[in-house]
Amino acid sequence: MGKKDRDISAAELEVVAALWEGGPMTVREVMNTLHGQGREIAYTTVLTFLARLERKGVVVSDKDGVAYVYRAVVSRDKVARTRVKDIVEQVFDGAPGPLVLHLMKNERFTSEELAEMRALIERLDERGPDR
Amino acid sequence: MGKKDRDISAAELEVVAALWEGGPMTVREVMNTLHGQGREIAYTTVLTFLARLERKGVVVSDKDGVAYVYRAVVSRDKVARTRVKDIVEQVFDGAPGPLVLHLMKNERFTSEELAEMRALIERLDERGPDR
DNA sequence: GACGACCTACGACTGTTGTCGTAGGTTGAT
DNA sequence: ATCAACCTACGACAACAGTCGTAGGTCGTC
Repeated sequence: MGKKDRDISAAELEVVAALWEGGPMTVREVMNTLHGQGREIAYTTVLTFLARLERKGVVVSDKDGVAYVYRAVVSRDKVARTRVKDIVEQVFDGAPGPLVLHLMKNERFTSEELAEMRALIERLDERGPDR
Repeated sequence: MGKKDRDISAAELEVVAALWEGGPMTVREVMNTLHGQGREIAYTTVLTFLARLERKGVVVSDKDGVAYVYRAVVSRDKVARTRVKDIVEQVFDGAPGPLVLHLMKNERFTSEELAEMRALIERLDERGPDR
């Protein structure tokens, strides 16, 4: 299947993210979630985004009584993968190494994360450079 | 002095990337570069993108004899930073750790990169968790 | 001095994104 | 019954994105 998830726009992503966070929700619930995040957005705008996302195959809806309940069918992880791949290609010239280094130099991590990173490096090291 | 570089679209980015790679170039040279990458695109389309990028402050041009020579004034690194920040916020919920782990699990690195990563981790470790 | 090869300036057109408004249907409480 | 509160369906609209075409200059060469 195609590059569907690449076509989720920034504003649409906020909506899907709400579903990833809070599970299946109605339009109004999504709107309230966004409002709770300080994102002002009209009810019908949320409705439009959900409709477009459904057309793109990113969410599905079931009628539950009076209103439709929307549910994400594309996982956050899937989108993350695509997005990261895009950025690596577009601005890191296809090489993920510099991106990792970039992050390690500029960001902060918890000690748990650091521990896991170290463990991963050991493993990668063991089995030799590249594969 | 806002979020200029966030507004570089995907197609425009290909053009700037050509300038990052090959240094200042004329429209035709940019077009040839892209053609060399298998990207079919008309001369005037490249011209349009360069004009839009100039309006956005991403590139500048000087007339050199007959043609204009375009030069990127926003660095690849700057754009990289913005893009990475965006992706971290949008799909990694603001936490860079999971992104690094994601990359380390899914990508391959050279031994030089691995060595540098390990060195960085040691440094980060020393000065304790967080900060 | 005309031709071809280039160059820029403009404008045009389609599709997508971001944002809503309005119209018209259901429903629970007065 | 009727009113407020909700819900969906549609349509609209401006700005941006992706793509060119055409018109109108300049310049080197036959």
